[in-house]
Amino acid sequence: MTKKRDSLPELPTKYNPADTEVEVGQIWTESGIFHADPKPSESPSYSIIIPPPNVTAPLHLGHALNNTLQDLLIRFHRMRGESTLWMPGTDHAGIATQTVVEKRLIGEGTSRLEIGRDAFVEKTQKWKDEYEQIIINQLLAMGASCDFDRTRFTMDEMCAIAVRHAFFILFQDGLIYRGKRLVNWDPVTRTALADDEVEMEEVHGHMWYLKYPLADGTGDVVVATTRPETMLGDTAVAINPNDPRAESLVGKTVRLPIVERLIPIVADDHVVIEDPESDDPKARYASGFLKVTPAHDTNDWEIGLRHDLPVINILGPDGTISDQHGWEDISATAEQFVGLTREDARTAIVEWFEQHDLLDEVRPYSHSVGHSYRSHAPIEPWLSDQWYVNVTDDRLRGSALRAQNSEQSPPMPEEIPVRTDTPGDGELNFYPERYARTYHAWHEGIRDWCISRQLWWGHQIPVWIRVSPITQSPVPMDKAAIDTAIKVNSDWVSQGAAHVVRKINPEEVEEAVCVPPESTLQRFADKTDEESLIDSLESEGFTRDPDVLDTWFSSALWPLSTMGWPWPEDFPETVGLLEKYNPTSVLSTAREIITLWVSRMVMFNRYFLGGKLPFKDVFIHAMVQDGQGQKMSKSLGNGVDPRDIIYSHGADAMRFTLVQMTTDTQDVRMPVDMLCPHTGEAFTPSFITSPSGHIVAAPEQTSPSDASKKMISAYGVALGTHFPTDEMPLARNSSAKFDLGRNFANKVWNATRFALNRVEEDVQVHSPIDITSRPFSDRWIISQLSQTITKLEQSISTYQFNMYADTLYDFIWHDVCDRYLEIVKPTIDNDPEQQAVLTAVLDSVLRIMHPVCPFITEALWPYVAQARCGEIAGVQLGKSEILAGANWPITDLAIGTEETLQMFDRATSLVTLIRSVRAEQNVKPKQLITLHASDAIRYLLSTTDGLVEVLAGVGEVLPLTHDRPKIASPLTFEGSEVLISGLLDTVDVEAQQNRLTKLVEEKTRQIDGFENRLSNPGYVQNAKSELVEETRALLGKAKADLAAAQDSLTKLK
RNA sequence: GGGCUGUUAGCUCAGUUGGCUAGAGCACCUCGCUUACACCGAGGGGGUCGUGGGUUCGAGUCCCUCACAGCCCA
Repeated sequence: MTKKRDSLPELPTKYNPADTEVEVGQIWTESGIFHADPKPSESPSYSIIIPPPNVTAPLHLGHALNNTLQDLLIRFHRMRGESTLWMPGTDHAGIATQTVVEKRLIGEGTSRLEIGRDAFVEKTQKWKDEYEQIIINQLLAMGASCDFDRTRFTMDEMCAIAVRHAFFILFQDGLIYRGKRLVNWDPVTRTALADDEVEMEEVHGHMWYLKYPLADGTGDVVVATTRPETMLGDTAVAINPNDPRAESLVGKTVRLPIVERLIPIVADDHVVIEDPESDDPKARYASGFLKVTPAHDTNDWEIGLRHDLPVINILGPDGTISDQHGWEDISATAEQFVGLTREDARTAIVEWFEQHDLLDEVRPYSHSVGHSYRSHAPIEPWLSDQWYVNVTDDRLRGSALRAQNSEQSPPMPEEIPVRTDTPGDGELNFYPERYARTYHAWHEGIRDWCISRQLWWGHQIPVWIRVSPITQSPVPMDKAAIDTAIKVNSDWVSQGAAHVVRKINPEEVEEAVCVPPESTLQRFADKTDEESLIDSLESEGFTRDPDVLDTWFSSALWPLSTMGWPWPEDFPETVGLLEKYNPTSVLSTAREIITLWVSRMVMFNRYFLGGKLPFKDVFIHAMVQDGQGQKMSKSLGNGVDPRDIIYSHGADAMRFTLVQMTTDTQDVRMPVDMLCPHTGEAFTPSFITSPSGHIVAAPEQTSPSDASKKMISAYGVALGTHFPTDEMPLARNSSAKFDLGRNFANKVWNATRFALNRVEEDVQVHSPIDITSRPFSDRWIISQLSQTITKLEQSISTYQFNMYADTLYDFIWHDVCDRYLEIVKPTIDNDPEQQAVLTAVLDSVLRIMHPVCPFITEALWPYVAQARCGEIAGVQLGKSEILAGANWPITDLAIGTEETLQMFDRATSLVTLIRSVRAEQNVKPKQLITLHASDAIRYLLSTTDGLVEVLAGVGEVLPLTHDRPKIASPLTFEGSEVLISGLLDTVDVEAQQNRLTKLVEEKTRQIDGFENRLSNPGYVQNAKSELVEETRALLGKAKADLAAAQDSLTKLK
């Protein structure tokens, strides 16, 4: 068969990623090779669900890292012949997306409230469409081999049905309830937040000491507070029962200033006793008296429950002082504060106390204050009705804890039932292992999960509510305690809904009816359609809860919802996915996600699928920091868009470098450069310190070579103060770190070019080559390949990604290019079998490199496939049109012999010695030299088939005789002298002496070390015998080397 | 406040049951445009492994102290 080499264009001398990436991407898309086939088959399955990125913004380098690792795993397993699914998609990110869209609206001169809910949702939908497309395009540009036909969005129909169904089941099973509690309230976005959406920040504030007069006029008590404005809602003053003053004061009444409310002094253990000497700052700053504001502090809420105190809410949802949300005893004096913001009220109230001589003291005080992770506004504990998932129930929390592999996790809390044979118990593993403890600790302290959000963007809660007088309660509730909820068996239930009644105050009950999705209703015995059910509910006075669900509620269902749960038959393309791909193989994600997402997916997947885990392994990847060691973030503008790196270095270079950086140690610094849009140069930007104390790129930057030309930085854009223009464009980012990957890609490109030039077009070796019959270099490279493949497989199975990259780099650059290609140069032109070996090696190189660098390898694939001219027995390299669908190379283990590899090491160390003498004396590369060596060394030279001669430029090898050549350089190898002649006309004797003297010193030092060790009886007795033997051998070798070097030195004189 | 991680060459990082002379890439120095590659090749210099202690025949590796940096959770 003749080859059609000329049908492919000639390869340029440099690899230019932009020339090939788009085309290669199209080849993959057209091939449909990434589409998962859930049909039952013999091949094992391997699946990953992508952690769905937020649609708020384009992906950054952290996503690029995570997605590269997932793609590496998926491509590797696909090549191994496994049935793979990589499920892509995006997350609606309720509060985050709502925030960015609201910002945009404000910029347009309008607002969410002005345009209304429907128009707002429509606007947000448009935003989502825009960013979803950007994100998918970024994934494509990175080479992610996702099953894009199955791309999901957490709010699309399939996911929405899953959310509705899950909510319904949990509601029905009593795992979702509504309650009036203190929530973390964000007054800026005006919504409740879950505990883990609150970030603690150190705030430098004050401790104010306020005097509260006793009602009987016998004096006053001084309360210490960091939030004086909340005093309007005080309903008690508490003192520790062990405080000596307690006895005389407890039971007395205080007249609350401004409000004139009479409030009791109560005894409570929670109060910290003042102690100016204490190590605890709380005790140092305490006055011994605590103002109790149950409506505005979680600890006070608990104290209020213990002492049955009234709860008086003095704030509105926007965080201003309000008498409209439960504050009824407002006094004339207090009215002046109504309508003030929290901050203004604080100033005004402190002023009032000062004017009335009731401000005892003010001291500076630092403490932690919760802030919204989205708006960054201080969180207000606020009393409101919210929905909760009862995650502390054993069916959820217990199940999440039992999922852990017992070898990784600490002992479970006593109240948790032990692991059983239930599917999923004990099967969850973390990599690196230490994160198993993070996961465990989170579940130990977990509290019920607040899932309602007062937002417009998200899954609206599928519950219809009606408040009725207690006399009309469907079940008698008059004797029940407040907040008691009871399941009701009503008409609604017989139609397929779930119905709960809750006592909300002594006079009223609240009925809640949860309506499942239409597809669930249709499977109910007494079919009703959703629309008529809702119509009849609404005609009976029920209204739908306007709130939406926490985004993480839908994310928690991701492994289920994307695979068609609960009714895959309604979406034919999803039939079989759950059975085949859930549990998925691994979840790759970031540290903070362990609490937000991993835990919840485990709980839900197990609850809804009979204990099955959503994934068996959790891999926690590194965090990418900037050059200053700061986390990359959008607000600092120090995040890098992967498209910038693809532009400057190419997708493969980016991927390779990211993989190479992914070590167990986690955090990686990435010094970021800028690319001047005027000249294309990379430069280090000038930095400033931001108001938050971070070191960031100055908003305005100057071109490095032309001071008249300016540009703006991503930080400038993030600030909102700078906008790109033609004169001052936005500078792209880059980083010299990616040079590593770019150079590597170019190396492979050129190695392939070399081979294509040296392999003849019409050559074909017909029968498989017996590698043992081939010259040493061919045997060696195949041995080395075989060993490399094993190492790569090991690194994948233990998630040691940097080891994969380093192993590849070492093999391809050093073994294939520096050694093998150099060795074969003199022989390959006339040796068809060697041409076949070389092309087989290159073919394998493309295969093992493909999972990390898919573009360049796929681009080179047709060239190498065409150049192949023979098979090697024991090396399986199946034919494939597309590399992405080719098999992972399999080599017969017998091929890689340890002896071959050792012999190679010996030969190349001799090469290095000779080269170093050549370099020392500036011998021209083309000049061949003569080697005078012992029989043993000449034997090594002959059994390695001329390898040393080629690599070291040796023309002739002679035995060592008594007649030393007059002009010769001695070197020491394996305990004997080797002479090199024919270097130059004269030899720099001094240089020789220096080198040998250095060697003598080094060997003497080594010998001292070995002898010390061996003369230590403890070592000889305790160390493993083979280790002691090895040391003796090393000592012997070092002594022989020393003697040889000394001998050479003497003869040189 | 609790937990975790890091501190190894000028820089960015490897070094997985304690054991050969502590490695890589970049940067640096010398030489070389040798028809695959200057995004290259050959050679070279550079580290008392953060501090102080301990365990051990032996510690970059295990234990404790401290310092600094960072992350997660309250």
